[in-house]
Amino acid sequence: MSAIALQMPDGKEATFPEGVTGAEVAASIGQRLARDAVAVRLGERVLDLARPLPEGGPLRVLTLADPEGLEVYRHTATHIMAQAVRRIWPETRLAIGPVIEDGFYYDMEPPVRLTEEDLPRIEAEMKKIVAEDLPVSREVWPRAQARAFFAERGEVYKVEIIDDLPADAELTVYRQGEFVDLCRGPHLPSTGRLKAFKLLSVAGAYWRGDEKRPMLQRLYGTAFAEQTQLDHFLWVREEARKRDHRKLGPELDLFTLHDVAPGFAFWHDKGFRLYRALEDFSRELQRKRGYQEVATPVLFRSDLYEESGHWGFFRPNMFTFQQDGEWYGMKPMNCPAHCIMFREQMRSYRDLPLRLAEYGQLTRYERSGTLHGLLRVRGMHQDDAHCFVREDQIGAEIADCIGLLDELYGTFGMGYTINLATRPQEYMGTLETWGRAESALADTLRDLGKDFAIHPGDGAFYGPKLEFDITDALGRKWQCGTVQVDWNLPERFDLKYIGADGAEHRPVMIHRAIMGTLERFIGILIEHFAGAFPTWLAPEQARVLPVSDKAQAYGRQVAADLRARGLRVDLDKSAEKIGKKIRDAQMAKVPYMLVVGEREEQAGTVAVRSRASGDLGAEPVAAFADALAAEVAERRLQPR
RNA sequence: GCUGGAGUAGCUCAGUCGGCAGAGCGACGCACUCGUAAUGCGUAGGUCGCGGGUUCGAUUCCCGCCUCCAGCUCCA
Repeated sequence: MSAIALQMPDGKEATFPEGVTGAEVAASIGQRLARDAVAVRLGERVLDLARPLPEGGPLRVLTLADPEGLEVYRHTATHIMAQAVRRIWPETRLAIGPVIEDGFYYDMEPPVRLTEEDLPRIEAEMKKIVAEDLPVSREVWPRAQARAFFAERGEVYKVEIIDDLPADAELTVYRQGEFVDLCRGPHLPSTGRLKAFKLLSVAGAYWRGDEKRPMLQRLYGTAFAEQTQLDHFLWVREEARKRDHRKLGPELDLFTLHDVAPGFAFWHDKGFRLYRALEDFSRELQRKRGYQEVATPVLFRSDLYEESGHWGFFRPNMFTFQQDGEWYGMKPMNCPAHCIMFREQMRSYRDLPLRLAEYGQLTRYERSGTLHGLLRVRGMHQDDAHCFVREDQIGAEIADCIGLLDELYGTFGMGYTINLATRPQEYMGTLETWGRAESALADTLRDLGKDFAIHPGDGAFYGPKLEFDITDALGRKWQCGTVQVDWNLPERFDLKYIGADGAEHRPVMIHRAIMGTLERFIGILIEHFAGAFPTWLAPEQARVLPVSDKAQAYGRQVAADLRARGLRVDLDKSAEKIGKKIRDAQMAKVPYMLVVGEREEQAGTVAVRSRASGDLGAEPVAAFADALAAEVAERRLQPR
């Protein structure tokens, strides 16, 4: 009998008789591992525990601590959910049931329309299936047998999946009790292994994402190894609901949205203070790095877009119209205008990098169903810039952009991950320039020692991009920053500079945005901070609260003194009692409340109350002003 | 854009099985002149999303459109 050799994660090699299963290997290592194992990974493949190992190689026993182990666990949860639905509505047809980032779903076609009220009933049935502890078995079927089996049961979606599988694909079905499903696997050894799970929602979803095909019902759920993890997940969801910027924004008097301008925000005074604080911050960082700030038109004749390629590649996302027989378009990006400005004069290699920054209005047509508060809008302002560089400056310029990005994100206490988005299906330019652009980005990241993932086909039509996903306080990821290398627009606009050799050369353009869209970034910040902004960002940094009308005059004086120091300070002029004024300020999440009455007026002080830690006692007005100014200058994340 | 749900006061919502529309909060006014999370009283505020149809009469029933919400898709 021959043997197979396995390399374990600790580097040791072990030999087992042919036909050994993952479960047996786990048992040979230890009792505890045998109990916790959910699957094994042999080389790149994840296999069921009960499956005889087909060959030797590096082997890892997977538990729920491994991401792949959790995937297996959730995949089985999907099957248990489908089995439960099938038990309640036996005619239900099944489509696909994959694992997603936070859980799983199954697209299915039950004979009834499901609502959230049906979820507890399905969950109850799932609990029964878990209690039955049904063994899950894997079977390899010939294609004809599988096709006939599912066709006979009217499983039209499964049949379509089978027909689309490549001819040489091995077809497997998994069986648990009476439930049989076409599935690549792998799965848990039995249904009793599932512990903490919950069904979350039901929504419509088109078969294969195609709106011309039938609308199926998608059941979402999630599962975790431990109840505490599930509880935490549910807490985050609930917290996200409470922090919804569409609710907090108007409540905090930051902005409103109106039906008369779908996808555009109305910025109120308070919100615009925050907006300007962000824009000023960006300006400050960019000025240090040699950026110039410009402002270009919002509306162009179509000639410009013909030249830039937008008319051909981006028009479905633009607002366009005809006037006096000519076509016009609202600008969706600043790059064409910046190219025009670059071309206005003869440029020397000594002028490069030339960095043009702009915060102006951009307008893009986004389909009505995609609009979402400030997170997806039609009217937007970006912290946008285009850096025109020589080829030998590309790496350094990208590194400089990432330095800027580190500084900005760091100020908000947010980390990020990087994706490299490569050439899309519809693209401009040649494969050669795309190759150079993609490697310029990848090489720079490697030089900087930054990890990144590749997102094939996600690039812009004119060039590949780095996408920076920030992580907020609830662990959610948001794509904000982007850095793109572009050889195409300089070509189309015939941009040139005179090199040291006296000859004309083509510059390379780097498109970059750090916060991305300000509207969107503010939406993210509202949810990240739950509306309780750091003092430097807070629309109202302090509010003066006179104990009674007798202290109004002194309060007015204090507010004026603080405003004269450039601080954002308002006065509560209402006729309410001090308790109510404090409550109002606290609910408005103002960092500092300055209570003033006779005592303070006599002493020239303010009684400081912090949003975070309550009463801090009395301080001279000047001392408070110094402390507040210092906190703002340092952009501290928390008030005292 | 597609599927489903929704649109009544600034906000949260009730209501009319077709007969001149209601509450709480908020806003405003008055009184109280108050010491660290809600003082009391009063007032104003609605073409019941928009357009058409049915009807003696439509916020209510029917049709179309717009917007929002949950998804699909797309993306900053």
